Amino acid sequence: MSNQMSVTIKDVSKDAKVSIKTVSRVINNEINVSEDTKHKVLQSILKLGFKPNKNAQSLRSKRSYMIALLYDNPNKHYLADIQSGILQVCKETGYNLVLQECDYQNKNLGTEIIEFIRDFQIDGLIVTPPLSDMDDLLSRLDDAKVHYSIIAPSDKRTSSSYVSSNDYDASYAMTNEIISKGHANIGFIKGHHKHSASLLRYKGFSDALAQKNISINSEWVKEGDFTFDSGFNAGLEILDSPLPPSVIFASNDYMAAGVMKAAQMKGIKIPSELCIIGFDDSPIAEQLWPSLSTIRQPVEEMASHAAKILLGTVDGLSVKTESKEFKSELILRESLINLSN
Amino acid sequence: MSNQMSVTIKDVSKDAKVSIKTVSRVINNEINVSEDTKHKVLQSILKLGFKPNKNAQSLRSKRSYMIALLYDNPNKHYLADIQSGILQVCKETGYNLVLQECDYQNKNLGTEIIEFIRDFQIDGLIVTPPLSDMDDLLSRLDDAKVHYSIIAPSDKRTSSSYVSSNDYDASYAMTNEIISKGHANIGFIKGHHKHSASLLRYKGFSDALAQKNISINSEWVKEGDFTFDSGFNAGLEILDSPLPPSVIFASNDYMAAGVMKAAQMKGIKIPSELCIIGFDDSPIAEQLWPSLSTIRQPVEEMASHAAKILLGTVDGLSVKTESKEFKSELILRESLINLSN
DNA sequence: GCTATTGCTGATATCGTTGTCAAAGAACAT
DNA sequence: ATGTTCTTTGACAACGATATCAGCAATAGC
Repeated sequence: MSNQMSVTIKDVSKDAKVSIKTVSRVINNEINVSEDTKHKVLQSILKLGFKPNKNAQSLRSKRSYMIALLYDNPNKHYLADIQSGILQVCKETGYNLVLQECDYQNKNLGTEIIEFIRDFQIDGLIVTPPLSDMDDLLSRLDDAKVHYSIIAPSDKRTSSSYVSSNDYDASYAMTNEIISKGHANIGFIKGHHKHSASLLRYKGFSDALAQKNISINSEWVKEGDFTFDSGFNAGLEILDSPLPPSVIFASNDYMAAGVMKAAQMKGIKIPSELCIIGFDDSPIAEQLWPSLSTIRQPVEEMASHAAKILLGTVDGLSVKTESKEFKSELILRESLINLSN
Repeated sequence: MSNQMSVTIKDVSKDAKVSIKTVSRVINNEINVSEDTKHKVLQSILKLGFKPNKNAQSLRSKRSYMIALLYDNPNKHYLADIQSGILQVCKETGYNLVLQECDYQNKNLGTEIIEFIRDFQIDGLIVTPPLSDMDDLLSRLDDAKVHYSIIAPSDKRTSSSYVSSNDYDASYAMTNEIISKGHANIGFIKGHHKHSASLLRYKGFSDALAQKNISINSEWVKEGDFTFDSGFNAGLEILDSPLPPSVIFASNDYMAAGVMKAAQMKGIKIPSELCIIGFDDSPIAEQLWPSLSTIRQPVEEMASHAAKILLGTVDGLSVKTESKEFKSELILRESLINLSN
């Protein structure tokens, strides 16, 4: 049982009648310790309730047992899911997560992050969109030999590990679903062009239309920035066009919610007069009425996986986890129905 | 300009031709350093780009320059606001924030948290609801002499510092606002009984009614747990009662959103047939149609303040920040109108 | 004038680990 | 028997900061 004063490796070594170095060996699972002494030491550790002092370990070994999450994303649910995915892995492995909010427009970002890492000896980074698309930042990190893993990068670079989702395929599939319900007049709200996902989602949409020889009306295509307000404004514009579409497909659920509000304010009935599609399956998708058809990505799992990749490379020992693409799932709810007329 | 290898206090002492202790004195702003040497040392620090190694500092001084956020709250927006409020202060003061997700039902919580603090030498905690209402946990922390500051505690304990909001007053004021619009049949959805805010919000409501001699119909009062679903279910039940109220006041916006969906599914028109009131001014309040009347709390500021309080007690030197109650603000939007009939 | 106090400074121990290196003994090859 | 290698172990330095304590001037007090 642990006492008030903390137990050190020295106490353990005394108790087990071995040198402190041997205790250290046992703690770090080094080879070349006989089963016998290992057992003795483990007994003493248990008996005394010894826990290695992280700061001393960090100081000597230049490792902090902390990883940082880099983000600059207005979508708080997304961020929360990312966080809890990472935290699960952290809990298992004894690492800790430090938050680092960034401004992707900050010209000094690379320098600041590298300084932050050096300052706190952060062992690795998890980089989320849109930072994951900033190639200059990533190459700065490479130069500084910083370990990191990327969530949803633009190009699936082989240099570093990443997790990604099949945005293109999902968007393509959803568009086909819309077409199969008889719709041909389809609007689209793109996301912020700084996010690589924006392009992929739009490309999936436009390719699906092209493949069915349905032309795109450019009046029905707007660019938002993934916020509710941008969706609302884009929705108003599209719905003000002389011949509005029967479906609007937004690149995320918040923008879709904005479209829904815009339509409702104009007295347009959903889904009979206008169908709305979102992306991400945020909680709001189910909370709206009518509920949003959307695309679910396993964000939390992706984040867990990213953390596993990172810790795999940081902890030289443990099993290396590979980069992986996660599959999305179409969620069909009330906001999409067959074309009525 | 800093080099590849990191600069230590030793390098500075050599460059400034003083002892390492003197450099340490300058870094820590200790008294009894002559202006002259102080200047010399600061010059060298600047010239060499010296930054103290946090781990070495932590090891020696038993401080980690990290604080942790304790939470167990399903409301991700709330959490995100709390986080960014704290992070602002952290950024200014050079501290870092570590996340610690808790399970308030975990019987071992106190022990685990104290171990975590000892392990990482965490300098202090910020405790959020509903953990801030667990007196046994807080007294465990007191016993272990852990620094912490509390957000929205149940009773305004004098023992430790806290920030709070005037939930009672806000709820009272909103109820009066409702009454002034001619309503007398008012339903209420309470929050989770583990949160002290739940009681305060309900009490503000019931006191306001009592003061105007309006009786409460117990069929119109339900308990939720601050989630959308619980609000949805409570809404269905209340609206199923033989004579439903003309207003439903929910203890947060998510439950209010649940009520709204329940009403819309039943074909009840909002606000003409049913007014809905929320609490918190979450983003969803404005995103719904009609938009929710609600109560805004300065959550981010409260969190900043809590961080300042904490760091004030941790850093013995800096100015002590006092406990404070923050004022809420009524936000009147489309979902509340004068009683029509 | 002589001691007491105060202000400033530095040598060295220290925090609790891991890293280096050498030594002792066992195992193996010649 | 002897040399070579491998396994296991420990003494001690090192990481980069802060803490202790002592020393030396300079000033104050009598």
